[in-house]
Amino acid sequence: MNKKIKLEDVAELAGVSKATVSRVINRRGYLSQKTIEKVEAAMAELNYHPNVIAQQLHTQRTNVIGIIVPTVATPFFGELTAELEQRLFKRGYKVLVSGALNNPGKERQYLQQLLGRQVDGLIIATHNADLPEYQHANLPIVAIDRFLRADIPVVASDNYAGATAACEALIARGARHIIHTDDLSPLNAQDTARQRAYEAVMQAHGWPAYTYPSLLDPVQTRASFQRIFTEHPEVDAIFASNDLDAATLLDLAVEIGYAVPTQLQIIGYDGTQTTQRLLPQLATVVQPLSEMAAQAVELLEAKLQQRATPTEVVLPVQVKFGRTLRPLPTKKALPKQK
Amino acid sequence: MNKKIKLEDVAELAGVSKATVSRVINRRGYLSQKTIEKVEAAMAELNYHPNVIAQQLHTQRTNVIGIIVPTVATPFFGELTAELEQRLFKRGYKVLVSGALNNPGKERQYLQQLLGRQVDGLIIATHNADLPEYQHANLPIVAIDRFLRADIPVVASDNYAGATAACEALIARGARHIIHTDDLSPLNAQDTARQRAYEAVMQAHGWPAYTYPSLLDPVQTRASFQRIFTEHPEVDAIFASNDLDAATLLDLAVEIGYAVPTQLQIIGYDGTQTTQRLLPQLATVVQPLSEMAAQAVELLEAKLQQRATPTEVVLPVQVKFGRTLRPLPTKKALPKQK
DNA sequence: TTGAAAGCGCTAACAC
DNA sequence: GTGTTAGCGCTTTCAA
Repeated sequence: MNKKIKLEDVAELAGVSKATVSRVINRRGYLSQKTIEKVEAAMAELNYHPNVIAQQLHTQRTNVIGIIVPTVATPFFGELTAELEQRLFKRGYKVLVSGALNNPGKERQYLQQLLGRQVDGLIIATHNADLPEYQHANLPIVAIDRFLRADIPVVASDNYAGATAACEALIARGARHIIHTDDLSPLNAQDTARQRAYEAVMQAHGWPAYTYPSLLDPVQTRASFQRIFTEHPEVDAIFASNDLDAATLLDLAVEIGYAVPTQLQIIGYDGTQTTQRLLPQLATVVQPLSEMAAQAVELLEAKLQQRATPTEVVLPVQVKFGRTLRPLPTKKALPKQK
Repeated sequence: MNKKIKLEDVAELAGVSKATVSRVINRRGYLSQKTIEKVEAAMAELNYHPNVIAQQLHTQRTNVIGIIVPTVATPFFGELTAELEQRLFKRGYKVLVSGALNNPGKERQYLQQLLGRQVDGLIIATHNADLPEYQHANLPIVAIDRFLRADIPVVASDNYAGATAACEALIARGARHIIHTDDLSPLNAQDTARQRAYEAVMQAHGWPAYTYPSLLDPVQTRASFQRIFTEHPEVDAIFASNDLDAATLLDLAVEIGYAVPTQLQIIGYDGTQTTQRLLPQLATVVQPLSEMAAQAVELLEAKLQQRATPTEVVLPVQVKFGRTLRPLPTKKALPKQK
């Protein structure tokens, strides 16, 4: 590695002052054409790149946004992160990404550092319990799908409506014994809207509601789901709170011998691009990932510019009717209600 | 937002000098217990967080590593990024992530800035053409799956062996008309090992080789693949260079009426966790994602510490035999070779 | 149109 | 044990 080239070296080679070089870099103030050329030649010759850190120290801005998600390895958060990154880049920001899955210690350590003005703002798509850091943080934050603090805006899709629509799609197609799977960890406390909706629908019909836990480890999750079929062989439909679980259930059901969708209907949740490519037959509730990212970035910009923001933005979801759902019975084929 | 609290404010409140506060923060040098307590109380009261940028300017290190991937929205690169991030975090680094898919301009702009010592090193899992920035970059870089420059180590899995194994798995199960799909874009020039292996295997058998392009847009890709079945109705096996394409082909084949695996066998490539969860029946070549990440981080650390590194690390892959492959014929069931 | 010098917030000699 | 001071590399008044 060469010695680090700095502004001063360029100034010296070009035979001008540091201030002039700085002006050339930033195209600020009056410059003679000749000076510009001299300086640029010197910069090129030395392969000079301004020290971003020094610039940042002066401007007190980093143009970096921190993103905290559970993990970028999962279709939903991977795609969300990609959308955020792309949109933020267009506005001149880079992103510092952290996966905090199941690791409050890491999230905390991470936050501690970011709070030292290493980032201009934060987009949080998860939160491990109630880290005190979030309460004291005094930099612009936007949360996705989770409530963090009264003055931190939340961008979410309409989980309650989506779950309701999913359950009703099943029921409209003849399902009577619907079981739900969801992430029940306490860390997920805010995210019970889907479960609440499921229970409300079941209750409205006077049917019992059963929720089976989705766990962090896929193998354990599969084992948990296996119990559905032994404990409730009468099950004729499953509403899974995410597509990965829905896929596991589909595989499990087929393995056990359920015919899908004739004997067992399945609907998932999220509807990412990846799922739609890998498992196009899966019915699911599609979250407006791209819109959510757009809104989050928009709100963050507003905060960065000290503009007022709504406390909450809720975006509509859409049911995708796939082959894991039966066809809707036609009117005349409908059995008379007793 | 409060006024920004700095070291000086803490020093003042605690009635000590800036140096002392700095010592307390960094636990360096001799400190009396009383002083430590005073200073920590002051820091807590002011909710002080050291300005990371100022620290960085002084230490000339950022403890940030830049990661450039095509996009984090895809299972392979999403999982790779997650692995990298996790491992780097354990070593005290944060990651600045950029998706450069199909956008040399963005990658270039991004690089330009990172070169300004905003990151201590770079892990490149893609490269758009031959950006001159890579040739002049003088910071530690490790490449994944792509050759960048003679002195930049490459971590890769054994693409040639993996593709060969995939084709041979098909042939061992009776396939005779194997078609290949791959990303043929010039940007992908380095990555033809899989195609070369496919062609070599076909040639060894005296069979014609056909490669169909996988495109950036899933819809166009599907259209491209559709032609396989009209132009080569005799096809009895497909080797797809990635699992997303394999899934599309599977869906397409079933839609058209091919029975899988009896009439048509399919094998993909990558074998990510996501694929294995969403489409467990898919046969595929599993890349050692986690090992690749580990090696990349290891090599980068070596470079950061000016230690010598190998120019190339090639990791073995593993074929996962799924239900999109026929069972292997037993010895005695094997037809006699003429 | 350009240069000199102060300062961004922190760390690390070097004194005391 | 603790304070003083000189930078880290850049930007930006303020002069010239």
